Amino acid sequence: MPYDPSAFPPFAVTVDLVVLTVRRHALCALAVRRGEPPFQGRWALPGGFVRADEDLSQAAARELAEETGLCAHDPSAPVQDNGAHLEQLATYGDPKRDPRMRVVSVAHLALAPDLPAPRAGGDASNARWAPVEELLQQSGYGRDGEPVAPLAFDHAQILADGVERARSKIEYSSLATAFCPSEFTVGELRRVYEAVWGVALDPRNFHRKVTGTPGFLVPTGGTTTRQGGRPAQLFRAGGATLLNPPMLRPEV
Amino acid sequence: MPYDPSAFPPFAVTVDLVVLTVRRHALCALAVRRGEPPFQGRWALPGGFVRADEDLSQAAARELAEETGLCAHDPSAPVQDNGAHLEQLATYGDPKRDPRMRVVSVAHLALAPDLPAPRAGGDASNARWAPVEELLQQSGYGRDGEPVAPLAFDHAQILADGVERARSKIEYSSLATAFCPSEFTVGELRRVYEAVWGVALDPRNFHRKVTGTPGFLVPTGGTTTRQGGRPAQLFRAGGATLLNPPMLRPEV
DNA sequence: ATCATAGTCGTCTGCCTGACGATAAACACT
DNA sequence: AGTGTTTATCGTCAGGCAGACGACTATGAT
Repeated sequence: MPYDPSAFPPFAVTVDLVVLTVRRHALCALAVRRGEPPFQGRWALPGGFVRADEDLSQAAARELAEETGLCAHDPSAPVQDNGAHLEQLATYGDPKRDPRMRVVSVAHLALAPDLPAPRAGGDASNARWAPVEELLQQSGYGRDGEPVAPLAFDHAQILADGVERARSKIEYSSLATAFCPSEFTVGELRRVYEAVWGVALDPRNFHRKVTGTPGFLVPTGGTTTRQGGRPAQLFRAGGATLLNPPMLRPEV
Repeated sequence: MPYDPSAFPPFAVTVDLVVLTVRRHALCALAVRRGEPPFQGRWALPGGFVRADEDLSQAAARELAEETGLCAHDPSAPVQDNGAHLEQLATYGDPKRDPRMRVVSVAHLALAPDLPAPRAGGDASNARWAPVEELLQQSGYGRDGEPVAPLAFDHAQILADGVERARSKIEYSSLATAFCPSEFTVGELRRVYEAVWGVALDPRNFHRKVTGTPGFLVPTGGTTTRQGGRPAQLFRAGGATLLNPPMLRPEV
């Protein structure tokens, strides 16, 4: 391995972000509209170049803060304040994934509670939360009647991988609490699972499971009635990060 | 995103390989001795630069073939011939991880059956299978009395991450068969689990579990007595890739 | 022949899950 | 005030699976 720079090909390295949240009972991802070619006008995942003196996780946290204002958690720490969970997802380096040059993108996955409104450098029209189902469909029309175009680059694949990671990870970890505000009810947590998995769960069995798993939830003592119906106990995320035995995702 | 190359810092991109196998009841990894600075003479994971026209997985497969002669599997296909399982692990890009220049390394994990002997460009003295426990200890003496030095660069972290990935993935997938030859017995598969997890498993419950999981193992009809004792049925890996319910790793 | 070794089949008990009945506590009506 | 609706929470019961472990089988070694 000589120092001669001609001995290896130069790459551009970027981070792309799959930022997920749950809004109106649907799993949504943050998308930004591209302002320049290639794929001008198309939706894409937020991201940018890694700077010369930055670690990959630093770059991802910086991009996340620039796009959403969220500050990232250390992935090993339990989710407790309203910062987002951030972890590395996978790296995409097909030689043709960017027509301009050789770009290797280190994708990261962020999970955030429902946020007021996206801001892409202050320009709200160029960023939005979209249901992942809508972003992943190849073509057709969205729920607002607008025509839908596929995501730019290989971002549909990255988004699909991120969604799959989130779906499987909430099975055996307490990560679903990252979608909730700092205090939440069992019902709100259940609706997170239902939105991410796209299934209906039995409220009684879910309640038994999450309250019976030591360290998963700690009661705050308060109650709320913001969902209507009988007041529900408020909880915050406990210290446990791994669920053992896991939460079982229903078949099919 | 302009085309101007000065707009983004150039990176070198490499692939590093965590190649695991089970030898003599121990989980072992392939290590190569560095022939030049930095870390000259120290052990490291095999790896190399990604070429200009190569995908990341192609580069990893090429390095794997160069180091071991194994040909890689498509990760989505079931393990069936004596090729190795290969999947992306994670990407490491700390600005200081290589003192010479900015290098981002996309680590891959390979699982292989026990191989005759390593060959690093034909030079056997510069490559070896070492128990991961020995490679991960910070200092001291190996089982042969040789002094042990930590792995070069951040390779100890990469190896630890790869081992952890393998340990957790054999819980819920049929990946453990990648450590076995094409035909194997239930006892041989059990010894793989025992070596990877470092625990003893009940042979009777293990037998019930693996033979009772549909699609995991298919009998070939043959038997063998190569382990001594009563002849055992030979199996090959079935089409199933996911184990549901998973194999449970004993506590502590 | 006897022993050691490994493989295979069963049994039993406890835990967890899925299905679902029942009760409790709020709000929106009339 | 009463009734219905909604959500939360507790209980019960049967089935499935895992851990513990007994019993038997088939080989090679002594």
